[in-house]
Amino acid sequence: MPEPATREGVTPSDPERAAALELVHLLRDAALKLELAIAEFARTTGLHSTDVRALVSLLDAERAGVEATPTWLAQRLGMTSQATTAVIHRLEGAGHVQRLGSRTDGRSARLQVSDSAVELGWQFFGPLLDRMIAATQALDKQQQAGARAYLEAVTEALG
Amino acid sequence: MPEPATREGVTPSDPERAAALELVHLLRDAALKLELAIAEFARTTGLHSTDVRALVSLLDAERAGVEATPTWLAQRLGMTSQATTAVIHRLEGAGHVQRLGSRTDGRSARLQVSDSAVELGWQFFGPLLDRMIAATQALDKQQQAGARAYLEAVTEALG
DNA sequence: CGAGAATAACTCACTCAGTGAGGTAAATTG
DNA sequence: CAATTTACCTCACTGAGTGAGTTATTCTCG
Repeated sequence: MPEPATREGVTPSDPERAAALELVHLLRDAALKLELAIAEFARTTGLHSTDVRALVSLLDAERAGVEATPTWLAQRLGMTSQATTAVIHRLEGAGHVQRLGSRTDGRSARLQVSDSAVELGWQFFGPLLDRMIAATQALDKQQQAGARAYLEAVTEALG
Repeated sequence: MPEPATREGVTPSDPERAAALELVHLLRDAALKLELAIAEFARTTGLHSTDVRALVSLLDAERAGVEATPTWLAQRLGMTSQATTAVIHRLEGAGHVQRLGSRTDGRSARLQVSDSAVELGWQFFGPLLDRMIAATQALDKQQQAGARAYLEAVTEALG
């Protein structure tokens, strides 16, 4: 293996820091691959990447018991409310989400992912998820606990 | 904390699988936050998210000692070659990359990130990276090793 | 070697996702 | 109960990304 042509100054030779940096690179690589999987799902279903990311976020909200509103979704996606309105209309037109009026706030809306969208996502992401879960379960409990501690710490640092 | 309103059938009650699923969710959350950080960097620098992702990929290539060509970048970003050409032209115009002719293939080009772009990225991502590294170093060696094993296994499963 | 296929990168015309400006209706405030 | 804020929306526009097609270089193999 050839010595990588590293740029001066970027990687000070501190072995502990280098190990931590390597974990960051691994994390970024995993994030990139997740993003590519989403893009591929979008292509095969005729949706757009943003639409898929929105669906995923809506399912996250459902799982966490949070009421998903258009404004909440806009913040989560880092987009303007107008763009989010367009996303919701696209998803609504495709029958992937339903817009239910909020019972507590007449201005707001409650977004619910349809069963068909869940089914569709399951067909595509199911095998991928199974591979990820199998890879995880191949590790011992201690490794899994370490991974969990790392992900929690890093997510906190990213917040 | 209220009991989350989980959808039927999505989460079969297998504690080992549930633990693995939770790691997947943590990973996705971290990936989402990385993406938002990139989007914010893009906004503050007047670039676009794609441009930033391209820069990051080019730096990855440099670090790994891989020759970065437009085609390589297109595959890495999951985009067409035309869109990638546009990205490169934008970055070239902003002085963030240089296009050097490949010495082995007259058709191809070698992309190199300029020092100014590295400096710019360092200013923005430096503090974030420092927080991530500090969070990592707060863990003990065993946890870090577990995190590394997990990320490597999961990246493999995503490939 | 040299014709044909494959590959790397590009230009052009077009589409439509996302933004800025601005509007309506419901909730909150003093 | 007017004034303000909040939630969501429509409209007009910009420009990132795509499909079609081009040029130039490299590879393949009779």
